[in-house]
Amino acid sequence: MPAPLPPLVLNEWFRRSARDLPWRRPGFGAWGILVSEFMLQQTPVTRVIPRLEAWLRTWPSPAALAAATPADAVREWANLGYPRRAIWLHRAAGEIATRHAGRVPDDVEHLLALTGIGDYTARAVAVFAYGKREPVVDTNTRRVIARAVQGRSQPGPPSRGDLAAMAALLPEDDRESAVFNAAMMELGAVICTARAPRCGECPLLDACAWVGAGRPDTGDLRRKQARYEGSDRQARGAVLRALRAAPRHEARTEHVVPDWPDAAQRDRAIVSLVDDGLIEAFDDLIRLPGGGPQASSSSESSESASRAGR
DNA sequence: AAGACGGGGAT
DNA sequence: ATCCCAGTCTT
Repeated sequence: MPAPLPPLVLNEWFRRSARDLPWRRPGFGAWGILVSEFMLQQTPVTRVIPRLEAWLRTWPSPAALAAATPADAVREWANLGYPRRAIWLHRAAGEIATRHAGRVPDDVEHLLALTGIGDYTARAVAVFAYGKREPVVDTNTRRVIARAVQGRSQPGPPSRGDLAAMAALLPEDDRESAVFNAAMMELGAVICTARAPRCGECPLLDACAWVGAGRPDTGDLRRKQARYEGSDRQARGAVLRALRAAPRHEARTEHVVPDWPDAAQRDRAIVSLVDDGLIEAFDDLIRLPGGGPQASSSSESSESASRAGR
């Protein structure tokens, strides 16, 4: 029976040793934080920082991004991965401009209603940009709770219960609860890491249920990621990479990644990219969306038929 | 509840 | 070769 988790000990550690990250600078702003959270969805911090700073120089406000074309957004997204996020962020900027007068909303409900924003990002913005008292749960938080509280070596698959588990740990004070959210993520990122946790440097060592139990291997219930090599995802990535590099960001369909080993797979990738709004196609030409004259002819195939709020 | 969806760095 | 990364959306 371990001691209960001491949030203020963790907060003290965070205030002493947190990394200096751009979105933690005072006055970074809700828009900068929102953009950073989009980019940080499944992309490591070190890869995000340079792209974030370039993005915010180009589009310092939601209205600025909303006025750009989707092609501009996809191009600036560069190689961050999951490029649908660039389209979603562009859409969210338009929604903020029209529905919220250009101000990033400060409550979870309105944030959740924006395209591309889920449980994590909505609460991260509410907490880190506006100081709300809400549980923020990401992969780091889930791992720290699994170990320090539940005594497991790895977290189970994500579930709604994660939110309640984090809510139960939050300090009452708004300010401390916001710091605690950031501190749990920081601890998971730099000390309580997935592969080789540095328990010797952990401020929660004395309270950790997993350490108290002798660091047992409790198994890994998470689902395994599909193979990337040879996948449709790789084909999509190759097509998009080629278009980002092409003159006027367009190309003849049969000349895009001409050496791709599976032509049918490449064509499938093109169809799905059109469906996602990441490219547009007419005749035998494909290009980044909204990047030139006479936009769209067959772009809206099966999308928008099923997209509703939760 | 399970799959799709990038791409690069670490082990 | 596999794992991991401040997730979200669709079925």
